[in-house]
Amino acid sequence: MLQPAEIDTSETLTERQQAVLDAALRLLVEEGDNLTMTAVARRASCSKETLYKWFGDRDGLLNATVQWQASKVRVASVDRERLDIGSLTASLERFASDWLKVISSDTSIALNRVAVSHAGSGKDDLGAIVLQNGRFALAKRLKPVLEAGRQAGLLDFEDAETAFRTFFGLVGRDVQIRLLLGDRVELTGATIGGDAARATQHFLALFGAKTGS
Amino acid sequence: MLQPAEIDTSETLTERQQAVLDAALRLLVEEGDNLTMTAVARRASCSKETLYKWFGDRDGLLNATVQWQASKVRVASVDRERLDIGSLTASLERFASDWLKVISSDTSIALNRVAVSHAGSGKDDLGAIVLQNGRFALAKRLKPVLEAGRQAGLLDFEDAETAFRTFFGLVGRDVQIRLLLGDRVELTGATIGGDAARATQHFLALFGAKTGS
DNA sequence: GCCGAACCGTAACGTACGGTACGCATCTGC
DNA sequence: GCAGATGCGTACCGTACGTTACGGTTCGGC
Repeated sequence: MLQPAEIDTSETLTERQQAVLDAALRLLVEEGDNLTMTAVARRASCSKETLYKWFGDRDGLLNATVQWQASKVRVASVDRERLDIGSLTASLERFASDWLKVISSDTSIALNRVAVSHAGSGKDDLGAIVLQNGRFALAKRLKPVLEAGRQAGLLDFEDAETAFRTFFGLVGRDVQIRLLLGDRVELTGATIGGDAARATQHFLALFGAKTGS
Repeated sequence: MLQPAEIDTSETLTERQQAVLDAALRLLVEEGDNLTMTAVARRASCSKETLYKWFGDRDGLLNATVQWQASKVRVASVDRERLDIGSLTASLERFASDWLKVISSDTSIALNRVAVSHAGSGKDDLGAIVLQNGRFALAKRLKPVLEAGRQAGLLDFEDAETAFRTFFGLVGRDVQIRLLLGDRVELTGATIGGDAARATQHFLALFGAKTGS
């Protein structure tokens, strides 16, 4: 397991700096990892010198960009609600659907691509950051729901981690790797909804408490 | 979906050329995408001129390397056997275990990394090749088994593709993306066996024919 | 033994790009 | 208004690396 790679959201970024990072992010989505400092500078209408003063070097810029995007994705957790089978199902479907939307988004694909590339030659911990704000953040938000489901007698599992990973697999299946490898997977809103429902049903079939009288 | 990206295994590669590609592959595993032509030449004890004569340019070399590895992975299909629930379970577990071993291998990780990187800026179709010899090859080999299972009344599903993708998700879960992103996932032989068994059980729970009398 | 082809080792070339330096405009506090 | 700071635009430097060129060596055919 990688180290936590704590993200300090309030890294005291000025408005201008955020704008620059947004530009870098957009460029990253368009160009992939082969964006140049000059291109970023031009796109952000700033000088390269400023880039270097603010972010140190190229890797620093990439890091800041990824963290910046990560800090934006911070979503609110599902609030504790009256838990019955209906609301649990709805919650799970929502998680599944949200996750599918995320991993199929252009920016997620781009970010994961550069993180995967950089994970090869361990210059920085982009992989850790992406993982932390993707797969691990999802786990952290979903596990309480699973635990609550177990508490309420709706779910039955030994280990929340294992249950989560199974849910993760049922939802994602081959989608992420295919997208990362450039396959054009058809993922309209409708199919996402259907897939989320199917994954949830499967998950409940596997981990739903046996209500056998 | 990407085009088939047919692999012509017998691309008339001489012994020497294969040796060169093996060297390139080893280097790719060690160094990732940032291998240099000089490094390959040195490792393979050949001249750069030869490299260029044989493979055109850097991308050509990478392509040839990936295809070369792909051609080696061509595994025999499970032969038609007497199908009962026991042998079906064994087959599925074997597929799962093989697949986990593949995606956690150094060369698979390295190859997927470069393919993902290149998929960003569509210079070549490395992504298609890897996909074709990974996920799609697996489907092609597994689907007949699933169909046979249905024929034998052991499995119950509408669409073989959907069933396969669910199996794929149950087996792979978060393993591949975590490995690609540099997370050190613990995958000893024992855990692989356990995971394969668990995935198979889950799959059978979802798609096993209801033997309700 | 001789010729050409294939190939090795290495030197050389061109370029793209990361990183730095400098001139000028704009803004802020006084 | 003015001094200093901040930042834009751009020219510049150094280097890494893809690509090419070339001399020397081995080898098969005659």
